[in-house]
Amino acid sequence: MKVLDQAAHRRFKDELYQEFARLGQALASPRRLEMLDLLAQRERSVEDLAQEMGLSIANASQHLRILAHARLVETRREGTRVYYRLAGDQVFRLWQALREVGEARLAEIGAIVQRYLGERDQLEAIDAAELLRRVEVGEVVLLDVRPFEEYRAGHIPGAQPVPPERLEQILQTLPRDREIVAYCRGPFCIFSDEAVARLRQAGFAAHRLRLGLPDWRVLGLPVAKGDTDDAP
Amino acid sequence: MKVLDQAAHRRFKDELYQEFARLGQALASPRRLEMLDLLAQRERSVEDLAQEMGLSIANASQHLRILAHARLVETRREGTRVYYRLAGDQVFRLWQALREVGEARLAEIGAIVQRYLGERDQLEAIDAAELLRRVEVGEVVLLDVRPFEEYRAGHIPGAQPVPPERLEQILQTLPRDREIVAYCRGPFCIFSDEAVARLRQAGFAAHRLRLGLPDWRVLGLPVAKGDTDDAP
DNA sequence: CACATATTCAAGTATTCTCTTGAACATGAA
DNA sequence: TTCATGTTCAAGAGAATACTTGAATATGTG
Repeated sequence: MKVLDQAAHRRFKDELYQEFARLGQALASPRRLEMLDLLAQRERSVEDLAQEMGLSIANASQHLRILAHARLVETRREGTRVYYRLAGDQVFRLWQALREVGEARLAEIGAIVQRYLGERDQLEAIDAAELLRRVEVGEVVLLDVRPFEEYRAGHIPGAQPVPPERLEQILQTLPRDREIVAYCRGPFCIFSDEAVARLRQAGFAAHRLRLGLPDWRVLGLPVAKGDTDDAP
Repeated sequence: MKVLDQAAHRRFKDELYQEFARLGQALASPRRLEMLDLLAQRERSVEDLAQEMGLSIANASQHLRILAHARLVETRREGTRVYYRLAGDQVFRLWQALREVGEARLAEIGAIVQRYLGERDQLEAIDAAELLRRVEVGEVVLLDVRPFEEYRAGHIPGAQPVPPERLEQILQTLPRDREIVAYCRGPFCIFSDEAVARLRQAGFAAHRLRLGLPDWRVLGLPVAKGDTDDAP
């Protein structure tokens, strides 16, 4: 341990906070936050992400390079494609912390949700272990209403994959005497809102789980992978 | 719950992520992160902060206004002074999450610490409840080596206030047969490093508690307030 | 090898951010 | 009221950022 004079102490702090600020800078763009939110669901290639977000390839690549320099994402090359993924659960927790502060403190966020979505169903109170038990004994039908690729990359055990475009088809196959719970990417993802709205219209007792799959994962709850849960 | 067409869904996401990015932008400046770190210790006036950080008043005020617009800090007026404080523990947790990602993922941060400080003593493993018990029974002497005002605003119960400039004076009063533990603002604060270095040089068995007072607080551990612990 | 595809890099422009300076505003004291 | 103090606001210079376009690079295929 060296003892620092005042000037050195100032330089130390300047350099240190400068590094932390690199992370803040990476979080300072709406595009990059959306990328983090999408990458929390599953890894994706540059083109794939650009397409989903409506960005030019070069622009998407640029944003991803910035996230990579801040070490918030990592890459993997497969042939000619480069797949980006979150650099660990800690990064998701950072995005989660940001999301929670925003939700709790920025009235503007509540206002936007209200303006676009009106009142939303929220299944806040339910205990995760209790939900799992009910799914297991068949009291509750759990639907994963994200795009199928995201289901495949990880889902709540016992959940049934129901990508938005397939909801209509499976309406007939759902039991009318059981509670239906739908979840998707996270608190601000609307797939589950829309699924619940449609299900209720069709006469089902449907609710929305507020948590997304990544939130579920970082709670330490079990996550299943693969195409189907038939062979766990 | 309204159903959104694709364009409305895009607008919804754009507006939403834009708001979250305001928080990221507030975290994107090294100065503002340093401010959050200082405000996590105690509320401070603009001039006071500007002085400690070596900024012009106008510049400090400007940064603080940005933090306030992002609702990360709140203000209180007292006479002609305006005191800024963190807008709740959640905000500290956000800064903590950023700090942890940086610490874990940015090699540059480890390099800076290494370059300025060399190897640091770290009392990681100790259990907080165990520490409190030992302090209570007198096995451990706990020193709060932050500036006195920060001690007064909140400290670990049983800790003795030892602002850096007073360390020399109290050296004689410390028992030589007990372990001494010093803590300060947080993992990157060097007050405790310097205190420990001096104490060891003087022959004491001294260690550094990695946690700062705000970290301690958000763990839900007890925090004492006021000038002294004599009348708890 | 030439060719196609996915990604990255480089340069340019418009915008935004930081810090400075000096003026304006708010509060309390004389 | 006038004055002093602490804070905020407004304008401007210089640096950094976001997005576009087009070229360069890397990998796999015929």
